Amino acid sequence: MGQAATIKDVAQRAGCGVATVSRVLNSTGPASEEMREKVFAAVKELDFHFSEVGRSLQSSTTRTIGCVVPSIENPVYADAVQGAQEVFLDAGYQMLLVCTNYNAEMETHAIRTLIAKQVDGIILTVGDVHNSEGLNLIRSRQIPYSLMYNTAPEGQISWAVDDHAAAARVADVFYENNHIHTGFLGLNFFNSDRSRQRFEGFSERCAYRQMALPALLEVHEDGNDFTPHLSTFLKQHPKITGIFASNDYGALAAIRSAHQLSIDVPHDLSIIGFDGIKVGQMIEPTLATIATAPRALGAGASQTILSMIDGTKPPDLPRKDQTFSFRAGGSLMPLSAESKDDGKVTAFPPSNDPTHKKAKSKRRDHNEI
Amino acid sequence: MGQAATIKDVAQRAGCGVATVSRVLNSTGPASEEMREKVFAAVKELDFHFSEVGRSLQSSTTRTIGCVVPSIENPVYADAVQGAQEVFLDAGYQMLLVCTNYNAEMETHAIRTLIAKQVDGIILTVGDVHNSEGLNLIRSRQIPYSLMYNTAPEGQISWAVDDHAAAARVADVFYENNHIHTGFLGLNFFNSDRSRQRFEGFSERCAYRQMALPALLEVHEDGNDFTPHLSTFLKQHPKITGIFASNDYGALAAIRSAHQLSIDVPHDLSIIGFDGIKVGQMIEPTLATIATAPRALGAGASQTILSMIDGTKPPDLPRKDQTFSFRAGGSLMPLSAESKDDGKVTAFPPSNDPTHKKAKSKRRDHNEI
DNA sequence: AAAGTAAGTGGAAACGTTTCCATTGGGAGG
DNA sequence: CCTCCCAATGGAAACGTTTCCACTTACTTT
Repeated sequence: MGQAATIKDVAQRAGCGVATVSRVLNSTGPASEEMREKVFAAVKELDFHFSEVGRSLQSSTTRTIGCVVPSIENPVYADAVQGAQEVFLDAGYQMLLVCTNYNAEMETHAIRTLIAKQVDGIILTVGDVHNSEGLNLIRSRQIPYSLMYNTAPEGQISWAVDDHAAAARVADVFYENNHIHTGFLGLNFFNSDRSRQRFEGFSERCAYRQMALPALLEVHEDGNDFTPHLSTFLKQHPKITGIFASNDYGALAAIRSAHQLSIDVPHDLSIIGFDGIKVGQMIEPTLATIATAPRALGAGASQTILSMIDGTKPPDLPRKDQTFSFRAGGSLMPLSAESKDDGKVTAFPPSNDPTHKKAKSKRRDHNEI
Repeated sequence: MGQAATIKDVAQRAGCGVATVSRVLNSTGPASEEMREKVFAAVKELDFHFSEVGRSLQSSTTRTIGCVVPSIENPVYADAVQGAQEVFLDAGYQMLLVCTNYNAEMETHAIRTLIAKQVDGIILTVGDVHNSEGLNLIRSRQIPYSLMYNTAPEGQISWAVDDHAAAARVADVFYENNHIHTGFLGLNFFNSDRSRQRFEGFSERCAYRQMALPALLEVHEDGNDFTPHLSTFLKQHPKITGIFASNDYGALAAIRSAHQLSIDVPHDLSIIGFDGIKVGQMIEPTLATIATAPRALGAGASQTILSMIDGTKPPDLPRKDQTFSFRAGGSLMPLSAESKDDGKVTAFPPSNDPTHKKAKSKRRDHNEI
């Protein structure tokens, strides 16, 4: 009852040496049937279980993987983490989770500790992929790792959404729906290279399409008092008919603020989000957005690591243009005037949403705001 | 460059014994200034870091905590996990995370492995608190643990919402708003004792108030094709004017389905959720719900464990009636007819929502469904 | 001057495994 | 009957730490 039994206790109880116990229990090496039975009996009586710590020291393997992400309050990361965790668990690995809260120092410290704990691999999303002390440590130690949600620098593996291309797709969608004057709502714009990449991809495609360059509205906290910002923004840019938010929460906040300003979404203003969180399809209007597959990314990154560990062939990264898809929704509506009718469709697959309405636009009167 | 340096390498390089290196680096025991410098130099040159595995074996402590929850796709658990993780990280512990997907077998297996890895404590939400093999293992091993979100059996510590009382509060709110005929929307009703507790608390208070007993509608998956179920349900129980959903996602799904059935929320049907997820306040109408503080629960559970480990006084559990609060929202509207006007207010603190509307009820015509 | 103390140091045991190696005994082949 | 081989087994080293203990040395005390 006191301390946990060790292999020595078992050996003593079974009347044999520790080596024999080890062999019997791990089915490695020969043992007489008689001895086997005695060992199993002793194990049962003592309720013996191997100490993974002792094992790890001997085998220099821990069956533990580190996972470092900014936050799991964001469902995108939560889903990715859970997807990863399932794959690892199936393969007999457990996962040490660290949330850095977008803090570079914590990131470094966490990674250092993970390395000290001798994790067998690390799966991570860093704040700045070109300047991450932790990432350098991992690389110099040659620990198997895979990035997630970071745009991979030359020669590194990252399971990520192609933010640039996805944002460009949003510009295309706006273009096809005749929204020429657009805004970009940037959350965490300076903490996250993702947000910046999206703005860049969006802007470039707007330029290419000869649309107006998007106006940038950055917001810091989660839409606490977002309405006045939106109001000012729309007054400054009265021609805007479509807003691209850098994530779905931003899009939801925008819809709500518009509502409070008596701006109807989508009739007066179309909004497109990014991520494809579940609730986007549970609200009215449903949210047009870039749908992504966080679980799949997490799972993919895990499999990459597993194959690095056991030396098998790693899974192929998805084609960049398959890391996202546009999902139509009620928050986006074509602008009917000067319709260019180029024959392209609005609803891209996968669209699960049959409620896309076609009410006609009554334009917002910007002075009423 | 090859293998990571060990304390022996450092000792050799510094020209001393391993004991001295250990003493210097841990500031335990005496050492001459000269020797200290040599050791630090060697450490720097070799980029030495202690192996936590070796340390753990010697100290039989791992500075690692296990965390077992059903899923972090549910933001309630995600927040709790993150809250816990931050507390642990501050105290120098890292956290092994396992999501069980509400599967009892995985739960047991995960806990067994955590014990084998010699975690210093475990924080967990189990499926059935009275019949959890894993929980029994933890208890028999005398490992510090704290439950989360489980109703604590006699003598055990659990940081949990008082589901029973919270659900009773919902019944009170319905009563005060003259909703006498209500329904309960149960998600995961048979996998989760939480859901059942809420139904129980709700029903009992309805009975006490002499309201009609709530009709039960159970749903299994996340509202995929929920609308027909709601339609049937409302046809079977035409008098229902208020629905209590066992979590906010259920409430959102109900609002959406009602919308598709041309039932207006809140004019024709009031809906109250449970959990208080962030998006509930970002949508229109805002969601009336039971607000809970998952981060605080996670943090509290962590602190309990930390104090068990170092023998200090554990934090007090919150008073049961402070584990939740009713949050008013646009999805709930008083029923004006036969108003009993007992003088009680509708908006309970903490209400962050000024948009609670008072449009008058135009009753739903049940035959049109 | 003898004895005691304290600082500085290294050797070795211990933590719980796995695995290499040596030892034993018995059966088969010469 | 002697060898040889193989199955069965146990001892001991190794993994990387911490810590107990013993041993110097040098400095105080009487």
